[in-house]
Amino acid sequence: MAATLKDVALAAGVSIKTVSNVINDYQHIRADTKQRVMEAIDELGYSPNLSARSLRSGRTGVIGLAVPELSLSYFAELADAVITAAERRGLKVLIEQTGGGDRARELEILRSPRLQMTDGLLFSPLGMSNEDAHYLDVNFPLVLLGERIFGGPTDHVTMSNVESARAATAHLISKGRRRIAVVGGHRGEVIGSAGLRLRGYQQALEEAGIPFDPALVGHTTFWHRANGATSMRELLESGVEFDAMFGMNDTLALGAMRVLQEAGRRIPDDVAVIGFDDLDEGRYSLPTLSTIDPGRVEIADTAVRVLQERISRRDGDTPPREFEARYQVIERESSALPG
Amino acid sequence: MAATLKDVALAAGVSIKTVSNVINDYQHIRADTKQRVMEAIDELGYSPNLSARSLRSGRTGVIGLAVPELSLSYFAELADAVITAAERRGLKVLIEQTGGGDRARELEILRSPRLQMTDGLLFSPLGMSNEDAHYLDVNFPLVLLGERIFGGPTDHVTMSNVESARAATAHLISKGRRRIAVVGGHRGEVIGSAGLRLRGYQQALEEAGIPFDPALVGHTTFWHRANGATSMRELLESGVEFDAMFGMNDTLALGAMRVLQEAGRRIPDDVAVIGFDDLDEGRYSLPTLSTIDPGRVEIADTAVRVLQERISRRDGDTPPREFEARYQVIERESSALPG
DNA sequence: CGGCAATCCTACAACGTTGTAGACTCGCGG
DNA sequence: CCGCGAGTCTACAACGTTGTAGGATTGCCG
Repeated sequence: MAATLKDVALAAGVSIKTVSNVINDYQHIRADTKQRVMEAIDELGYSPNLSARSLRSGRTGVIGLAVPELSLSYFAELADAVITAAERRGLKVLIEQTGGGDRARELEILRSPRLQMTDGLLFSPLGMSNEDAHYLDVNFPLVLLGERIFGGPTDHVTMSNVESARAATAHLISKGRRRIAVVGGHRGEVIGSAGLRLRGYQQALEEAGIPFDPALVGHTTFWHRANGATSMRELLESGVEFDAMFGMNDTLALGAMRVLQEAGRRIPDDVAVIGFDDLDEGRYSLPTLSTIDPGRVEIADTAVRVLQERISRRDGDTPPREFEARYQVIERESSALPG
Repeated sequence: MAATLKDVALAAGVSIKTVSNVINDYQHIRADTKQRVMEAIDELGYSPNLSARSLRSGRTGVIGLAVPELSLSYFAELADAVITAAERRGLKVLIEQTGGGDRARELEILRSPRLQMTDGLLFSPLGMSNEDAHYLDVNFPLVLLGERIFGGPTDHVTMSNVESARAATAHLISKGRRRIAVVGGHRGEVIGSAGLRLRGYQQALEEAGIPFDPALVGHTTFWHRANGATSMRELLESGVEFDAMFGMNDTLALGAMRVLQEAGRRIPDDVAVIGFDDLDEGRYSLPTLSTIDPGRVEIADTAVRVLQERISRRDGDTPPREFEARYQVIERESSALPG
């Protein structure tokens, strides 16, 4: 079986505590004993039992990341960034999938005892709404991601949804467009990605003195490619005129672009398009997709940092903080027109 | 902080072992004591400390999954399937990223302190090659995924690379195509996804009596969208003629399609295209992408099942087994021609 | 009614680690 | 020469759980 401190201690002729001290870089150890211990460790191929260590210390060195589905590119890229950020800080990441917006499963995650293998949780809900905020008041370190809940009882790392959506819309306006369709609206939503981004869209219109036309907003339940396609088909059938489109995320935009092209609309000539998320995919679509980089890497870094602070300080009393990542408009072919 | 067995035992007026027995569904417990214990558990909000449990039992209930990067859609979808399969079996998944084909990092994962808190590892290398097979001979349960190493010392779950690539090529041939370009070749590779799929391609040509023309094979180091684009650009510049293209994966195929369209080639009319992987993305590209479904879900299910068997049986002696998932040709618009 | 098995429960000892308290050496100043 | 602090090491007791062995209590059979 695997060697333990005891075995190493025996081999090196010291107490187990001394071995433990060597491993934990305790200051006052004679150079020669230290070396003897190191040799014994190498020889036996010892490595510490992390279950025992975390039983003793109360820490596992693992954080949980709960996202809807890794098949959704945005969450896959987020998970990538989180794992990378965590690794830099010596943490491992255990990933849970809550399903695409399944509120019940999301609540279950918050209750589940299984999370005990982790020191804290990065939680990105999709089905919960602001009324569920009190469920976030749990007794373990929790950092909230995403735009479903604001003003909750925990730290929160989010995008600048309103501002960046306004910038995206303003970008289309700066290209001379005035009839800007939207794909991905959620009826009646005020916060949540859809609500916030629609607000940004409206703000940009207002600033440009363009009246808001509800007929230009396509609604979808989910934000998959298929929904973007369907929504665009509906817009086209409705006969409403438009010379630009803002996709609430890249996946929607790509699905919608596909339908536009089938319908014979040229992009960007007939319809200028911008998405949201800066997925790798948009870099190689035809045409390449203009988009908003929502600062995914910054979000992941901040979230992991803040969670780690909460874990190590154990300060349940510091009031919850809110962080907004910096965004960036990325112009590609789908909106490249003489400004 | 959190309640322990001791607290519950005190509250219920029984010994801690009895509480433990209730939790573990031990047979011989009087109904009324059981109920008293349950009530105490509910009241105190007790949930078992998993570190202690796994120190005692030697199991953590967590498996590791090491993949190159989650940003690569294939691995994101694989991770999704693995997490889903693991959950069905009561296991959690800790994900480790090795970087896109970084052999040194892959080897390090195998050496790393028992991969921290996991009972076993699903390992999908990209940089290691068959000569590294002996590194897989580790003292923890390990199941190998992917096509980099065959005949190694561990269980191995893989795609039917040769057969399915042959089927993909045969599909193009059945559409009347005879000059079939390939994107994604690795020079000199015999096994590995590129080597195997190229072999399948050649077999299909041979069966159809079409001579193999090396000029039709585009080489790339990586399999990202950009590589597909670059490779296709090179093929076009080389002036070689072709009426079909087999992308060694969907990402390559999509990148290459993009370049073909820019160059004015119609798909599928001028060039019929098929990819490999059945990524969600290909369902919404323009045109939609024909592809091979390599049986990703089956691979994940099998891998998790086999790993769990190795973990629970602890039978280091059963000889390593090899599993091949069933594939399927999926015809979409990019190769839809009168057969 | 004695005895024996089945049932129900408990005390104790691990699992491998680290914090605490303290023992034993030095070297040095008083 | 003693005392003292710094340096080096050790013994012991936890962390929360479960396996083992065995002590009570019951039911049932002869």
